[in-house]
Amino acid sequence: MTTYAADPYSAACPSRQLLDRVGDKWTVLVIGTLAGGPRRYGDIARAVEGVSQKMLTQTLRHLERDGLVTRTVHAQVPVRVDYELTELGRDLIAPLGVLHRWARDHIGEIVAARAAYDAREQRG
Amino acid sequence: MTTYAADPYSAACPSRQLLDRVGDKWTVLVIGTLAGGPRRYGDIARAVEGVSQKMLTQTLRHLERDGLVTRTVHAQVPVRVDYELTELGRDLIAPLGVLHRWARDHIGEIVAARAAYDAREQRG
DNA sequence: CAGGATCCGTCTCGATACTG
DNA sequence: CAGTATCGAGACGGATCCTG
Repeated sequence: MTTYAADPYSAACPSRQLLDRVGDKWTVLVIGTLAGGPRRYGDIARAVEGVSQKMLTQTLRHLERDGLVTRTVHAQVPVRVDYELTELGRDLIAPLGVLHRWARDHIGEIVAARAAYDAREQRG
Repeated sequence: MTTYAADPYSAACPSRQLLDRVGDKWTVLVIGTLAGGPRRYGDIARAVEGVSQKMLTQTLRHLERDGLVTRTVHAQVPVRVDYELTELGRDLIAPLGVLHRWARDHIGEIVAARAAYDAREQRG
């Protein structure tokens, strides 16, 4: 059995790897879209406004590789591809929700802090 | 009073802004270092292994701007600068802890999923 | 419909050199 | 000691064109 360092200062640290994934631009949005159930590629593309084909595909591939999402190709014409959160993926929703709620509840303070900081900068 | 969209698909969304900050390479590590109390610049630099001066300074400035960290310059020779988490900053430790524990508990599944995925890729 | 391939600008990050 | 300034490589992300 392999053990993983709890030391966050290592590149191999679980937190580092998760944050690298979660931190990129579209991952969380895609997970959020899939939280409601399976979705087709095109539906996700429309739901996640502003995402390019390239980025959406790349994000989905990463999620699939990490076992957070399953990709199902239906043999139809035209092709239909469904994406769905795995149990692991659904399990991640809760921790992300914690972060989301924190952000929602404290963003006001952060914005205020930024304004104050920038005002101080302005005066030198 | 300003309200902020709960819609994560907006760039102005609190979650987006928080994730942009949390997602970058050094932020979480620096917060982790400061979780134990105030630290001097040099101490942080040594604790967060691999960080460059530039990145550390930039990270600390961002945290300061967001009101998560205070910067205190002591008039001494040589200069001494202490960084300390604000209440808001300390408040963020808990949500990050949730994510950290999730990562620790599930990284094994993710690594296994990656291995399986890559093996499948290999065979074409 | 669901991508794959390619080009290209932007931004991030690290290394290095210098400073009050 | 605690930064600032500058440069260059590479990653990231968007737009466009093409395909089974």
